[in-house]
Amino acid sequence: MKVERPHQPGDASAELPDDRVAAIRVAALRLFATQGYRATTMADIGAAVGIRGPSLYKHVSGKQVLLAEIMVGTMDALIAAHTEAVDSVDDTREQLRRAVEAHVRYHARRRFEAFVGNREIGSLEQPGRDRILRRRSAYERGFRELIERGVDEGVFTVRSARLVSYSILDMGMGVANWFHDGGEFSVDQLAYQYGDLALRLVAAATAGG
Amino acid sequence: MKVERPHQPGDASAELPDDRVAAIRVAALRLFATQGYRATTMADIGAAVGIRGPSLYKHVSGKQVLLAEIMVGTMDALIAAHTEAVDSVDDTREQLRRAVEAHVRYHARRRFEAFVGNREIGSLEQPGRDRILRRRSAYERGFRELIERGVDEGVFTVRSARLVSYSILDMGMGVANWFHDGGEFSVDQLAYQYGDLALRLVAAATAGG
DNA sequence: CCTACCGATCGGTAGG
DNA sequence: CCTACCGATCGGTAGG
Repeated sequence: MKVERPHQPGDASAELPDDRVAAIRVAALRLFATQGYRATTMADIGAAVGIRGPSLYKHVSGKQVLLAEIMVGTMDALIAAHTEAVDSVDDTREQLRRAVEAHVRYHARRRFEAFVGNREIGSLEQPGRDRILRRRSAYERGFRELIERGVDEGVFTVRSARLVSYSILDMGMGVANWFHDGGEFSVDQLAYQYGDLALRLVAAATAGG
Repeated sequence: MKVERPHQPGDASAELPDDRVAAIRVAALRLFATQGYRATTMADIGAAVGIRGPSLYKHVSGKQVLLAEIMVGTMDALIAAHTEAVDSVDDTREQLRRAVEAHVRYHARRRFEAFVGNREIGSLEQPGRDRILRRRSAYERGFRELIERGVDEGVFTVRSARLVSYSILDMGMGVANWFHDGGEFSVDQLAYQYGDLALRLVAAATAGG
């Protein structure tokens, strides 16, 4: 006689993902970024952590869920960095500078997350896709409203806060496409220079003149 | 007895692709842009032009070649628009404005080409990939050298021509991600405003003050 | 964590 | 331009 036995709350393997799960996510992220989601097989991910493809299903529930978790984690980290940057100062001009610096730092340091997040939205099935789109909208709104506040205060001058906010976001995201450690600029230098460029776009004075 | 008979130069089907080939390219472009290259099947492309997948091979030599042709055509059109824009005036400041306008116009009007060109580079096999990368480098160099010339002439002021050229290119490419006809701005309005933003980035006076 | 395997998909070819 | 089909691939399951 078979008894239906749902997973118990105390089941450690379901509630407390161990290091192995983290290693799988890191490997999947790297492979999704370098080969693309569809071109990456479960066997590839398994091999990257020293096991066979089917064994992955003891740790994660599937390839699609792996992608969704990676992308949600990426957006949450980006939004957290943005919130912290904006909350760290009161002056609107300085808030924009720090928000841009956080944005650029993220895209320089977490290039794989940026690649996957920007390229694989179409590979996400529902409801993961909507979860990501909501986060992206909220993130964009944060920049737009910051610029609108600066315009209201008279410290920024723009024709369209929307166009300028998109421009700032897009130029920062582009950093992920070419940045590498040991190049012409450090992450800090890059963040500062993009902060200056953003302030030029809103026609605010920059520190260096 | 079998005789090796290479394709003759006079073979019309190889030299003069008809409307059907153009229709196949357009259908493939749309599907690659909306579903991704790997997620698009030859059967999908065939269905879009009213035939079966295997019948496509009477017109094109394969899926990979189709992608390469689309991407090379995209870059060549973009570079041609850039060259025409720059050659149309002498003043460096105006050359930058027109180059940015051409860049933005292209990314607003040819969104599918932009999506595929920016997302499917990794799907390209050699030698197609190198053909594309060479064109992209040349295009980027055009903007960078234009900015460097403006700096030499004293009409632009930038800390890094490279960073500013990347910024201008990236913000213009971003237009493809959200522009649609009937929205807040027309293509012409968009092109002009991005021209202004680019001139702000190089710290040159804009027409409107 | 493994091997064996299922069911489905796909690019491209054969042969009309 | 078609159907039939090949050979290969892949996500996920079964059952240890």
